[in-house]
Amino acid sequence: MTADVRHDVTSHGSVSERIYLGLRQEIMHCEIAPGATLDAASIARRYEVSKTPVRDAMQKLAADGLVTILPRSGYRVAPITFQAVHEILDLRAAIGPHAARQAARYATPAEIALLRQIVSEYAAPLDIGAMQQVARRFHIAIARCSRNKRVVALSENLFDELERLLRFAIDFTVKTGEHSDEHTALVDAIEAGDGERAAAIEADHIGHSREFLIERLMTLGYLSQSEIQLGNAARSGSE
Amino acid sequence: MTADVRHDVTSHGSVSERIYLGLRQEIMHCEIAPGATLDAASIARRYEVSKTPVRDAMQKLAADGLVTILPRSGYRVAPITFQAVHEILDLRAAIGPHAARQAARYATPAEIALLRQIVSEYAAPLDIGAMQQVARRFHIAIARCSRNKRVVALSENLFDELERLLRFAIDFTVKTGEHSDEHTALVDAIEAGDGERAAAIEADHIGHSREFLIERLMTLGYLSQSEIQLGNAARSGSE
DNA sequence: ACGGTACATCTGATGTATCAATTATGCAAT
DNA sequence: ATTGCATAATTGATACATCAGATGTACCGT
Repeated sequence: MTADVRHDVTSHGSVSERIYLGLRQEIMHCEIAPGATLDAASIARRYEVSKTPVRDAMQKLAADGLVTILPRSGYRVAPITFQAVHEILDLRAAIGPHAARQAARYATPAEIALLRQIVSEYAAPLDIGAMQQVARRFHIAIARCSRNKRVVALSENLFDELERLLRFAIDFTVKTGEHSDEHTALVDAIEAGDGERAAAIEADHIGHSREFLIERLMTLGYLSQSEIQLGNAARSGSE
Repeated sequence: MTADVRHDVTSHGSVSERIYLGLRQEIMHCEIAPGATLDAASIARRYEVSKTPVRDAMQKLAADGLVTILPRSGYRVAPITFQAVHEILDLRAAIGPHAARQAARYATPAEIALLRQIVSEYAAPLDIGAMQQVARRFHIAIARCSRNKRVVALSENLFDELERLLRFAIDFTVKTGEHSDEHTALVDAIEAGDGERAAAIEADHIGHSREFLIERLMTLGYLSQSEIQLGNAARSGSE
């Protein structure tokens, strides 16, 4: 799910929290169109609250990179661009291997057992959404092994954003199973304490999925060269 | 300086912006003690504004990782812990080499000229603070060459945070000059388009400064094992 | 008559003042 | 000394006011 508790600090039952999670959900599921421009008043009406918690929520969403704040003008949900997909995949390519390397240093037997348990879930037949969730949990679990909370938070953020960005691109995209081997090899390397091998496997893995996704986006016509905006619908958040 | 325009969106002359920059400055310079707990009302009085823009500023500071929000209780400026230093250096170790690698792919002659120009500034005699600023500009310039805005923003953030965290640890710490060679070699590798060499040099470089800083922190007694809090003074932000 | 500029209007973000809800604190009683 | 309650202090939310920016209109120049 989108909102598995999220952030450390942000989980008290306040109004602004509710707005934040609600908007986040809508934006992530593209129920609010990418590139759409929002206004605080209509959202406040829609959620039956005042504008302040909406502003709070917008600040948090802006921190997550899901909306940009146009000063004195309005809020705009982040459009879907090839550039954004590229940047996120690029960052994952930087962080993933590093996390794997560190995981090889720090992972405890219990954590490795958890990793194996997650990998085993690939055995079951999965639809594309469920598989993404498993992959997400797997990589986040590795990030956790790196003993670096910032890496964990950053990874979660990247996964979330990527999920939204690819919402239009991944409809079927089955390609199950074959990851399972890579993942098993990765856990093996981590368990063996071989950081370089772990990093290499993860780098390969990310490289593969990067190529796959970009090719997929191209065949779907979402990008001929680069810098193509996907969503521009102007549904201003009324109902 | 701390506030070289900063962020993209955040540079209109609003009140909340003023508060944000002001508090940011104070926190970065440790004029507000790490670990101190703030209250919105006194800050609002101090800046002669109402509480709402203060809240806004706090949200942004929280997004920057400089303060944590204790729900219904208050705001706390991030304490200085060895863990934080470790995590930031670790993240830099992941991102720096990657940025260097990508810079080798994308850097234009103009950008390379800029890099050389920055390196040349090391020739002049510098105090420790000025040298840090030069180093910062150098690494940010490389990040820019990676064509990844997120990498740039993240790098800026890490440098800012690290600067604050090390404020107590770096008083004299001259060690000028010798970096210059490493940096020249790095630019050479980038210009030659040799991404792997560039990444390796940057990795080494970060590794060195990491060892240096950690050793320094230990000799200064700031960490015997780990998880040592530096600042705990309870100066609640009165005037 | 058409295009452009200046002005007025209008929308919506930003800021202030007040209120409510919640948490922290201190005192007392066991 | 510890637990419980009552009080005080502070965040979080609401309603209202203000101000800046965008849009539309009218007027002027060509």
